[in-house]
Amino acid sequence: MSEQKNIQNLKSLSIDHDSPVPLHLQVEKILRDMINDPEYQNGKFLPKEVDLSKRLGISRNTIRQATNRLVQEKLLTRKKGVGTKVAKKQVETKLSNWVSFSQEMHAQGINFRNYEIKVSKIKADAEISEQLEVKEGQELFKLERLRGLDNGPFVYFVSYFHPRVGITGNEDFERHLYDILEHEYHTIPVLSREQISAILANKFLAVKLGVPINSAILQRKRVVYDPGNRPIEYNIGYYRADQFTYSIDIKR
Amino acid sequence: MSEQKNIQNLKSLSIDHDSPVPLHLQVEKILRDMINDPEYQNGKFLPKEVDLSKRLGISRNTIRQATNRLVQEKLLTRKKGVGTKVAKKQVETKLSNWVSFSQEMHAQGINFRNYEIKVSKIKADAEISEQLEVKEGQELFKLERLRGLDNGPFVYFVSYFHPRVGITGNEDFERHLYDILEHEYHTIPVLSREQISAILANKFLAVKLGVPINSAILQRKRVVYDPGNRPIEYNIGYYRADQFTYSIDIKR
DNA sequence: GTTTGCATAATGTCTGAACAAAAGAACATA
DNA sequence: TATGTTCTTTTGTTCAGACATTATGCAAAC
Repeated sequence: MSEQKNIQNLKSLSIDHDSPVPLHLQVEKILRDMINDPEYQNGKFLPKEVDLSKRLGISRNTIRQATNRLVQEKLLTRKKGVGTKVAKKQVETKLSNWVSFSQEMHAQGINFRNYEIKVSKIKADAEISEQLEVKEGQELFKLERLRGLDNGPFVYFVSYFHPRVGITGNEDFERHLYDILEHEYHTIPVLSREQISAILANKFLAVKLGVPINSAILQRKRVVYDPGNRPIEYNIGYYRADQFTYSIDIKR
Repeated sequence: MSEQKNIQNLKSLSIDHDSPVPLHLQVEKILRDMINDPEYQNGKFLPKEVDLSKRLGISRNTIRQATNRLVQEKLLTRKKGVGTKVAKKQVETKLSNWVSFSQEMHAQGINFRNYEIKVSKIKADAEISEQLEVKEGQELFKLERLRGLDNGPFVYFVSYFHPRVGITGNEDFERHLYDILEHEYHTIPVLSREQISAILANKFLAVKLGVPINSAILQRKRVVYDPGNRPIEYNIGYYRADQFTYSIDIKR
């Protein structure tokens, strides 16, 4: 009925039937944008499936393929016979345990700084491909950050983002990373699968972190997943072991 | 081909087209049973979709509706052009539900050995006193264990026990430590507060672990608490970083 | 006024079919 | 030996349509 206007706004243009990107993923992207739109955040119903289908020129089945996932991520709620709308925001995480580095620091009232920030586009090698579950050679964004306190950097971070997330490279990476993901991209990390090991500083790390070669470095690799168990980010952190200890409480 | 036998075993009977339970849910149930079947846990491929479809008398789409979810739960893995099989249980060193070292190893079917076991009585120094919340100079038991696989030790453990526990020094430390605590001393560990860092091997560790001096060592200090938040054990583990990675899943 | 029942609107389930894309095997070529 | 080339197998994607199920509003019946 009154949805017409918005449906027009749906950049149907952005659906590219010739793109190698499957339609259901393109639809998912569009839906995520809609979820972002304040218009739909006030409990207003999304266009109904049949309309979406017609307007985008995509079968209803394919539309549902996309919405199914978003429903699973609890971004959308559907009710039979009624409609689909954006889910009420979950009670903003009182994430006791894991938060991003800057949030950790922030919470402790510690002044952290970014010494270097670099964004680049790279092709996935074997390791990245395995961790992010993408094909080898897949293009994706790499984010490098050298961070620390006023007295100097103490961690060097390298992040790789799954293309699905839609990082453009123009984000303001001074902000909390997971803030960006959550609010700009509606990608909510709920699981972090971490592997921690010890290595010796090679020349590169030694220079970056300002330590002698062969110093002890705490290496933390982690893959961060969304509620649908899909990988979002593969992150490797190299910490000066003399200035950083990884702490965690494990309950059973 | 050779799947025929199993497909017969698929109680196709259990599909009830008149049931109010949607077919895709019934299929999911059947698949979950298959996943539990040891037959399929050894990397054997599940019947292909088209066969399942035929045998169960259900369209391939509906089959996929069910498998999609199981793939999402990472119970199944599919590969285009190849097939679908039960996902490898990824129990590397998952401390998600944390257990003791030997239990971890045991669960993975790995043969671990004790290379050295030594019990002694010592007086608490400043560090131990702080961690175990006892007075400095307090007498308590120290347990040292050098452990590893058949190819040699890869971790050196030092444990200090709070006197409250009542360790006598005559326990059989070949048993699972937390078994002893739980069954002999009715002391149940429920919280582990861990600090992980990287250090370089000193001469002592180098000899014990059979690595060169200044190799990378992963150091894990942890205090284990009982349900009343009272410290039970202070444990320091020195791991050969080339043979051990600390893995953990953090959910929020 | 309250209930009952019916029409309507929306999502849920299911089908059969077609073609695309990836992996692997078999084979051929340089 | 190494490298393409082609074929087969199996999952991945997409479609169009049918019918089921649930919620809601409205109208008729009590």
